[in-house]
Amino acid sequence: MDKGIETREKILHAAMHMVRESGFDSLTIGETAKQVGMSKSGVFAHFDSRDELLLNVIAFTAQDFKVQVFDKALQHKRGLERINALSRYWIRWSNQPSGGCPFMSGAFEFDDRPGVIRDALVKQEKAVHDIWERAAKIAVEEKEFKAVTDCKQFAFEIFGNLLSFQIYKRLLNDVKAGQMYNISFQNILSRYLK
Amino acid sequence: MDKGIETREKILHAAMHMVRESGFDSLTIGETAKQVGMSKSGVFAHFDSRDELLLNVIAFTAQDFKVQVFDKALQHKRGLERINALSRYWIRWSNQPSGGCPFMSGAFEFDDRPGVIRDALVKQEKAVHDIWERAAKIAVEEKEFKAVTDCKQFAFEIFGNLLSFQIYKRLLNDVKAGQMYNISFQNILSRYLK
DNA sequence: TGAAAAATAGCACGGTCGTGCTATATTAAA
DNA sequence: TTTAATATAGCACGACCGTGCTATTTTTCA
Repeated sequence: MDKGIETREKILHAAMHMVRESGFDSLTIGETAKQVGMSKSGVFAHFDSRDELLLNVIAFTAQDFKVQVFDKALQHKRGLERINALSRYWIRWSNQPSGGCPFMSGAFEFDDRPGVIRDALVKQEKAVHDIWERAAKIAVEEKEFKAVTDCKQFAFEIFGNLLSFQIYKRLLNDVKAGQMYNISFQNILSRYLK
Repeated sequence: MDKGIETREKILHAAMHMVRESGFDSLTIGETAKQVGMSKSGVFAHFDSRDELLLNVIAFTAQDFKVQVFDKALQHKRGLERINALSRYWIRWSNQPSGGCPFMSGAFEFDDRPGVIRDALVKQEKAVHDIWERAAKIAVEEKEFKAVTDCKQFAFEIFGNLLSFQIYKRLLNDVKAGQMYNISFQNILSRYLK
């Protein structure tokens, strides 16, 4: 009883890459099946509905994010060093050749469309926000950030910077995108550093 | 020969509102027809393809943005005052009850999908960037911004701030979204003000 | 008012969608 | 190796998609 979860993994892996290219909305059972060389009903049998497939893809992608960004950053020293690591890994993850960050496009696609998909995206987005807020809190504890730091505000600003980077880099193909991101990142940091 | 452009306007108006709710991707000729009480082929006759409809909706929405944001801001005094006005009108336009800013969701939906739609979105996004860059340049001329101001960098940061606001307000329903936007806006400004 | 032109509706086509149902092939357990 | 469980394929259905074609209604203009 091993084959099942193995192909299931294969399906989710392929779906994740498709979602990175075209967003959650345009993920299709048929196209997913084609990508993994299966029949439509073969794929369908693993997830009892399209929503269920989408939810699993979201969870699968969130797990990938956790491994590639959060867990890696945890290996760095608490405080500023970890914040810098988070930024680097986050940029790398959001900007792979295979496609951008599906959670960003998803956030805008589903912000006005209630349902289980939106709920799952909200949960993930909040989790990412919390990562940054806690990282700032640790930097305060380590006395690298000012004691009066509004950690939520910090996360808000960091978030906007990456969003802007995505637009300038992926949509506008602006060669200065990375440079502008770094400058803005340092500007934000400088307001909170002691 | 007046009726034609009149209903055409009516169609575009309805389509714009639909696009604000669900994004460009999910705009459908059939659903648009239903909204304006016409037959599918009646709507189709006005635009010879779905892409053509989408392009017209983009142009129509861009014009609405120009009137509601850009033209209104132009009535304010050059420099910092106009920049503040731009921010207010932009926030208002991006956050109407009828739906958010379709260009933001569109930017993420189409950043990996080449074609005429993406091209049109790039053009609009660049236009908005230029508005901010020029506004900064004027503030420099008026000697309100520092002479060394990197106006492009300024636009990049302003952009990110609004993107973050959209996420926190529309997706996360964070009551502090507006407040965080304002703080961040002032923080950005303070770096460029003389 | 009548004729020409334009706007709109009706209908059909092939395609894809999600989703059930049934049969076959593959795997796991005895 | 036989049997039971599981995984996968095949097929059909209704719904909606974009898009052509043809009729009909509505508007415009001489």
